[in-house]
Amino acid sequence: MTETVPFQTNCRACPLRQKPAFRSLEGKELDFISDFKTGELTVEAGATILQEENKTPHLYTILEGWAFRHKALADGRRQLLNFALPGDLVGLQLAVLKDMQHSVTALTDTTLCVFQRDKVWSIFKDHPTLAFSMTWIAAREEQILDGQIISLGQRTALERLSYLILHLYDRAQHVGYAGNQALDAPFSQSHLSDALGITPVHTSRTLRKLQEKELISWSKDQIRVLDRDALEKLASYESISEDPRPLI
Amino acid sequence: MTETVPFQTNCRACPLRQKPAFRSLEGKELDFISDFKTGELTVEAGATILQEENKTPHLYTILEGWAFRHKALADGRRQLLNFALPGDLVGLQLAVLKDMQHSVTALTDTTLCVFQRDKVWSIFKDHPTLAFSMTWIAAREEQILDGQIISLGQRTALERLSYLILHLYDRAQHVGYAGNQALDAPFSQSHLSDALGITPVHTSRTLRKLQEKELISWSKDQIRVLDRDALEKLASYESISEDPRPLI
DNA sequence: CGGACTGTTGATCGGTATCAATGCTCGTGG
DNA sequence: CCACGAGCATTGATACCGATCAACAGTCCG
Repeated sequence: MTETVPFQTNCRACPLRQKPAFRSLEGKELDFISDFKTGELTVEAGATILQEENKTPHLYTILEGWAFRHKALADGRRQLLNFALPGDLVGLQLAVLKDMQHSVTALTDTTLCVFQRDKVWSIFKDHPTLAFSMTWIAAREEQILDGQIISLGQRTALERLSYLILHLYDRAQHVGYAGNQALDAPFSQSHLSDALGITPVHTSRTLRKLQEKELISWSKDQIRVLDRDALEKLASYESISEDPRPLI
Repeated sequence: MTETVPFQTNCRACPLRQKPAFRSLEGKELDFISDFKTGELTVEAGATILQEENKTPHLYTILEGWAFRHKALADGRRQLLNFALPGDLVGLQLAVLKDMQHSVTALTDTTLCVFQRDKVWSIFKDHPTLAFSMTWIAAREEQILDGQIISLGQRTALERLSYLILHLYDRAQHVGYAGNQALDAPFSQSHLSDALGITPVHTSRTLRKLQEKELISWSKDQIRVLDRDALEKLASYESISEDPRPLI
């Protein structure tokens, strides 16, 4: 199911860091990161990266692929909390709170940078820039979750779906997974359902409605945003910051 | 509406810090905090502490009272994102992301410690313990928001209400605002509605149902938790960490 | 005393869930 | 190469949770 590959991306030549979406990093911090990273983990689509009960003491950054955080109630109802894309930190709650109340699953085949959790403290002790980045990343996650909360609490299914599509499009675009109206969408309708808090049946109908209005088109593994302005208006969309963000 | 009071709580004698719910702090960090705090702000119930558009560059900690973070859609639909109780940081997103997409309003008369935002960086540069605390606090907020998301996405109104009551009871108890089954509940049913994503009418009916089942009793400004076990089961409740937490 | 706000209750409406049947795609094995 | 089964998506019929509309009661406060 999972395997550690011998070939690893050197942090100094990290392909993510080159992207304009991310802040550049100076020598000392970059050296630390290189040392902080102990390896890479490649998992197949569907594999569990972190599980609620199982306290693997790891902190990861996604290097390539899609994953998602999710949580279940005792009777099995599941809710997708957030997606994770390249550059997103995975396992922060576990690393700092020493407790995690959600699981993380790979959506596509995914490669993660593995960090030594026992060195987390030296980030704070010796690398204020990186420490600030940790807080920054956590605050950004909060902002995304705030958006989900107002979606689930106030928006109708149609609005929610529109919002989610725009949100994912923007995040994907920053890391090169979307562009020119097309979002590479490796998720099934049931993933969308779990994120939106509606049933798969209703997700299907709602997607159809957006297509009939010619706002999007949905084909296997791809969503095309046909009328962004109309979608934004329908969803009452508010984009998250477009500024370069820190990468750990 | 708002006023700065001359009498201020000295951080070294902070009444919150005495409570077992919070971690104690050593000399150097405590000195810094004392210096970091520039004043206190006391606002009346209903006053706006931070507003989405208005970028007051302030970071606060609640010293006394209840507040809440909230967010609205373009057409006026409102969603309460989270409550804030003594010891909770307010304005973190603004402080680190320099962008805030929600507002914060006082629920009761509230006193806040005001920090100098331009000294935020020195937390990271010179006080790793406090820097870690910032990240810790942000991660805890994430955890709470995760809980809200699964509530809004998966739980019925009755389950949601039960969950919220237990959640608020526990948080309030840590800071002395609840105990012996009774939660001092300074919020109206419409506040609950905004948090739960249901209408006030339905909130009233749902509260009534919980009372008929004799799980709670609701009287003006007070909720009594009559049958905690049954509530936990109904809500599929999962408590957040009870460990002492950092206080800035 | 009167008005504003909050909460209660009843009647009806509508959005989404649920149940059920069918089609579609794709991987697997005969 | 086809048959089959397993998921996933579509579509229709019906049920139900919570929204909406409306009227009224209770409380607080000026």
